[in-house]
Amino acid sequence: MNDRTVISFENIKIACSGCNLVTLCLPMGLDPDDVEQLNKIIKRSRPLHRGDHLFMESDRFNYLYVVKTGSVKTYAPNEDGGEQVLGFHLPGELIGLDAIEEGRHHCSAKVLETSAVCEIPFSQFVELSSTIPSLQHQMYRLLSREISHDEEMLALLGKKNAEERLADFLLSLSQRFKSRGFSPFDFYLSMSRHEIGNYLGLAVETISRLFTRFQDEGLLKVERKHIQLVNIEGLHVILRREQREENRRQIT
Amino acid sequence: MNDRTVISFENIKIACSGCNLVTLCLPMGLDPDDVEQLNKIIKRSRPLHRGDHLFMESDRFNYLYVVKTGSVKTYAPNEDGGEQVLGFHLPGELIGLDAIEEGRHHCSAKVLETSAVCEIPFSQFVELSSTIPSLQHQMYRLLSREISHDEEMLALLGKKNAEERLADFLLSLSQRFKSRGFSPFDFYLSMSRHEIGNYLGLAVETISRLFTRFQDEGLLKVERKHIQLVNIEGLHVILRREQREENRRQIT
DNA sequence: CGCAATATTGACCACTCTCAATGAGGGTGG
DNA sequence: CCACCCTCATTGAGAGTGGTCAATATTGCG
Repeated sequence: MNDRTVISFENIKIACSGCNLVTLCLPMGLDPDDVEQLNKIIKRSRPLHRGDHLFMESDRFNYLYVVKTGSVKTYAPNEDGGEQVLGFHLPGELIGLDAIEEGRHHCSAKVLETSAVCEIPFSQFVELSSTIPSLQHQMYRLLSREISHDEEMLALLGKKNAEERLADFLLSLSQRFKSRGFSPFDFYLSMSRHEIGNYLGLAVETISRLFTRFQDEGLLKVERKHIQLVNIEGLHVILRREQREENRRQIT
Repeated sequence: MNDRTVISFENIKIACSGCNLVTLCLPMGLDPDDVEQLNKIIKRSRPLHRGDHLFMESDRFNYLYVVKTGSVKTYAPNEDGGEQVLGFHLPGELIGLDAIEEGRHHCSAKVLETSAVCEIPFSQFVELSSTIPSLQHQMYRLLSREISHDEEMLALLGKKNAEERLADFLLSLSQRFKSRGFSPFDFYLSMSRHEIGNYLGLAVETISRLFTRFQDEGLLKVERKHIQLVNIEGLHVILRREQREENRRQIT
């Protein structure tokens, strides 16, 4: 496997080899003893490879998963063989929260590139959280954040057009890389055009055309999975529809 | 105000005048003492009227809300005056879960018809849940359910066409009425066509045309806000796309 | 009673999808 | 090591779903 083109997050290992789960996903309000207790119940899995599944839809729910390195996509398979990509998960992000209610996973999770993932046995976690109020509260926050994020996606799918969706996607990735200490301007995509399109409710061809167009407009440079954002402000302008429509009026 | 046409859930009062919050939204695993403690911190608000807001986007988050009677819509206002409708909430449903993380509401909540709503002071609730493990676990489940629901909506907006979206919407409403003891075949919509369209990512005109078409096809009868589902199975068939495409092949 | 908001219907058109062909890698096996 | 294959990506042409605009009910409300 060629690390230069496919692996985009492998080197985060350097950044987080010394870190524990807390700095990844539960950063606030826990004292060191609590952190120790939490770390005791967490299992580190062996490295996973592209195409491996963390879990499949309708699997019994036993663990929450935290991406440590690499990236994971979650998707909901539907009857006719298709799927809806629900999210791409970078290091520090928690996977499996939608399974708590029914005790059964509602989506599948597939590894996009060589990745390391932690498993949190949920029943043990619940016991622990009942004795550590701040852990419990932090869990509420994480669940709440997931809801907020999904609601933003609802607005994206319900209201935005193709170019706005892709601009939003790229800016969101950029921001997430930045907050993980990577360049927000220069990164590799670990997912295919098809998966991006699926996630954004667009056809593959539309994604491809938009990349070409954005490049022609000097917003970014794209070469296969390698993306360089040249004009981030330009991408932001795409999201501010009003401003764009005013520009259009001036032209006409 | 004309109760016959606009008020669709007023009479649920009869059904739940004697019930408490527990049977509405936290039905499982709590013993009577815990229920008592929970009920102590819950405030019942005076009746609210069409157009009243429970909260506005960016308001400080203090309470979770439970619809007791009536119906409420949540929506995310965007810069240019538009909005994305995020959900329609019937009796027993919890509102405000997306605000926990940041302590500030991410969406607004507006009452669609005369309604009664309970307020749960979140900080008191958190304290209580830290002493009642089953309450805490139930809260995890409610948050998880919300995530699952939002993910289903993502699949709807990302993959389904207009008629599938409306069929899904009507069947979902029907199901929710049924589980609340109302007729799943005959009900009144408390939201406008515009709001339905907004929620489903479609234009008002498309909703209007689809209602007409569904009526012409004998699937339902519609007269303003009054809906009668005549052929529920037919609506289900719309959702099973494969079957429809097979039918199409037979015709061609 | 009259105005404003909501709903319906039609005509037109734009955005994005579908279908199809071609090209570019990357992996595998001879 | 190269040939082959398969997947992924790009690009073009045409079509269709659903949006926009506009006109006309219909209803609700002050």
